Amino acid sequence: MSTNRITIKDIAKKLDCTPSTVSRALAGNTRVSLKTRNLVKKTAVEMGYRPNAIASALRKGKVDTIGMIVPRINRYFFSNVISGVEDILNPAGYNLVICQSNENEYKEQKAVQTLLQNQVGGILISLSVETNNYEHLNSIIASGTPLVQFDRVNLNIESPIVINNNFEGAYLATEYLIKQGYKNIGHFGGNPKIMAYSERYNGYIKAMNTYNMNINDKLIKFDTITQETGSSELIRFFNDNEIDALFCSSDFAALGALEALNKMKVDIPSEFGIIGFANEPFTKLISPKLSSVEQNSFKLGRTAAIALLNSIDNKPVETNQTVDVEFIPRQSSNKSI
Amino acid sequence: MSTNRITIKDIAKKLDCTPSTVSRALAGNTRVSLKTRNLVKKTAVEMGYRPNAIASALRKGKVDTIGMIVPRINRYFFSNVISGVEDILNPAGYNLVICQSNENEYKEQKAVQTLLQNQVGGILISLSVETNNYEHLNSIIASGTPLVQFDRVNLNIESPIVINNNFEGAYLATEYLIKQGYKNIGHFGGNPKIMAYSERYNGYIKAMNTYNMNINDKLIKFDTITQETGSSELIRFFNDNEIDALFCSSDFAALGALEALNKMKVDIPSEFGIIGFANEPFTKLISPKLSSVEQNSFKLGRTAAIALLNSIDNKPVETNQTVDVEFIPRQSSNKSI
DNA sequence: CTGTTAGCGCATTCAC
DNA sequence: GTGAATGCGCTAACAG
Repeated sequence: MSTNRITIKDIAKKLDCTPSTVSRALAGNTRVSLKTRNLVKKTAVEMGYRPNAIASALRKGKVDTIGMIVPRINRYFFSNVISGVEDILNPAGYNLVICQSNENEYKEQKAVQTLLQNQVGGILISLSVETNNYEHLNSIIASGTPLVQFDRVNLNIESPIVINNNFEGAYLATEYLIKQGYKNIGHFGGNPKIMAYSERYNGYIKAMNTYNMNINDKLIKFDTITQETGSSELIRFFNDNEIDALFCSSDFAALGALEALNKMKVDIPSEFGIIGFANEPFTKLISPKLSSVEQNSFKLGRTAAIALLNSIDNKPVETNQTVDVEFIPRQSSNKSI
Repeated sequence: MSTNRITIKDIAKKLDCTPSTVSRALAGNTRVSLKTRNLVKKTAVEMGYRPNAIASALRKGKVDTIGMIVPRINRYFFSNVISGVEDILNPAGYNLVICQSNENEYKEQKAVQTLLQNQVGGILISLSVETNNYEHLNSIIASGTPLVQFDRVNLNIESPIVINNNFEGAYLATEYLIKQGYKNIGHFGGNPKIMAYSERYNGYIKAMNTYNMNINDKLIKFDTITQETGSSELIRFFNDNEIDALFCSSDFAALGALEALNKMKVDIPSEFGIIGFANEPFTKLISPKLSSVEQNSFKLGRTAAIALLNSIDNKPVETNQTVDVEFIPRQSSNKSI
C-alpha cells in the first residue's frame, strides 16, 4: 500500500550526516548550526518528507493528540463545546480526536479503550445517559491519562469537572414562569443520575419552594429529553392533571410538548407556558419561539480544555469549575393575557 | 505522568516465558498451545494490560484508524454522514477520527497533515468551500493513503467519489416550483467550484429550460448558503426585480430569505414560493414549513466508508457513486391560491 | 556543533 | 510449541 516513505535516515544519507542531526535540525534545536538546520529543512521539503508521528509518539511516550468523547456530535451544545475546545487546543499544538458514544455505554467504553490504546495525551468526556458502570473512567485514571469531565459528569470519579450552572438556569427559568403567573408548573427532566439533570431538577424545586408554589409529583417526569417522549408524556398526563406550564431540561422535550399542545389547540403562551434548556438554534425558529437557557457552550469548551492542559502540564487545576448560563425569554413563556 | 504501563514484557516475566509467546498468545495465534493462550489472556486482564496501539502501529506500519475531514460537524447532513461511516467502520474494527475544517483551507491542510503524520489507514474528505489549492489532496495520494472524497469533491483529484444526485434534486425542486405556477424563479447557489453546488445549479437550469421558463441572471446568486447572506441577498434584489420563487442550494439561505420575506409581509407560499436543500431538521419546525431535498446522508456515509474499505483492501472500487435524493414538499412551495 | 548508542513496545522471521 | 534476534522511525543521553 503505502509507497516507500521518506525517513530521516534517507535525508541523512543524502546530506551525508546522521539521523540524529536531521532529527535535531527538524526540531529546530539550536545546537545544530543555522546553516545545517536550513539545509536539512529544505531537503526534507524537497524529498517530500513527512514525519512519522507514530514513531515519535512511541519514542517520546506521549502524543500530541487529545481525545474527546461526547454523546452526540449533532447537538448545538456539544458541537459548540467542541469548537471551544479546539480554540484552546489547536494553538497549543494539540490535535483533537472526537468520538461519539451515541448515548450508548458500550460505545463509550470502546471509545475510551481506543483512546487509551492510542496513548492520547488526555481525555475530555461527557457521559452518555445510559452509562451505569464507571470502570472505564477509572481505567483512564489508572493509565495516568489526564481526564476532565464536562457537562454530564460523575462526581465519584476523581477528576476536574467543568459544568454549567444548571441549578441557576433552572431556577431562573422556573422563577420566570412563576412571575408570569402560571400556577401549576411541571417539569420534564433527564436522568437524575446525571448531575446536569439533577441540578436542573433542584433549581426547579428551589424556585417552586421559594415562591411557595405547590409541587405536584405527578407533573414531574424524568428521562424525558427527546422530542418523542416530550410529546407522548405531555399527552399522557395533560388531560388528567391541572397543568399550565412546563420547565423542560431539554429543548427537544419542550419542542415535543409544544407540538402536542399545538395539535390540541392549547394556546401558548396564554393558556400554557413552556421553557426549554440549551438554546438550540431551532428555539428561535419555531412558532411560538421557545424560551430557553443559553449554556455558553463555547466558553465551557475552552474552560474544559484549559483545565486539561493544566492537568497535562502538572499545573494546579481547579477541580470544580462552573460556567454561567443565561435565561433567554421568548414568546413561549410570556403570558400575555 | 503516565504510571508504569504494563507491557507484554511484564506479562512474560510473570509467566516465565518470552514476550514473543505473549504477543502471539494475545493475537490468538494457534501455534501457541490453547492452555498458554488462555493463561496469557487471563494474566493480561489481571495485570491490567492495555496493548500499546502506537507500538503496534509502528511495527505493523499501519493503523486501525480512519480519518475523516468535514467542513462542519454541526450540520445535520454531515453528522448523519458521520454516523453512516461509523456504521460501516466500527464493525470492521476501525476507529474513526473526525476533524473539522470549519470551511477553512488552512485548517483543512493542517488536518490532512495531522492524519498523515498519524499514519491513518485511510481518509474520507468533504472539501471546505474556501479550498482553492488541492496540493494537500495530492499529498494524501502520494503518501499511498487510500482516499475517498464525498459530497464536496474535486474531480481533478484521482480518487473514488461518492456524491448525491444533486442534479436530480435540484431539477425536482425547480420543476415543482414551475408546476405550482411560479413564474420568476431565482436561485441561491453555493460556490460553483464545488461540484455539489454546480450540479444543483445545473439541475435548476435544466428544469427551467425544459419548461421554457425565462432565466434571469439577475435572480441567480452564488456563494449564498448562509442564513445571513440568504437574507441580505434577498432584500438586495427583491424590490428591484420581478421574482416570486427561489430555489436555494442551502436550507440556511432559504431560511434567511424566508425570514426576510416574513418581515416584508410577503405571504409564503401564495405570493412567493421557496425551496431549500439538505432537509435540515429545522425545515419542518419553522413556519411555514420549508420544502427541501433529503440527501440520504446516512446511506451516503455508508457508501463512502465501503468504498474506502475496499480501497484499503485493494478490492475494486466504483470510482464514481451516486446516492439518491428525495424531494420533500412542504408548505413553503405549495401555491394555494 | 555533530556522531554514537540505545531503546520506546510490539510483531515477525528464523531457529530448534 | 516456544525462544532469540531484529527492526519499525524516531529521540535523547552521552561523548567529543
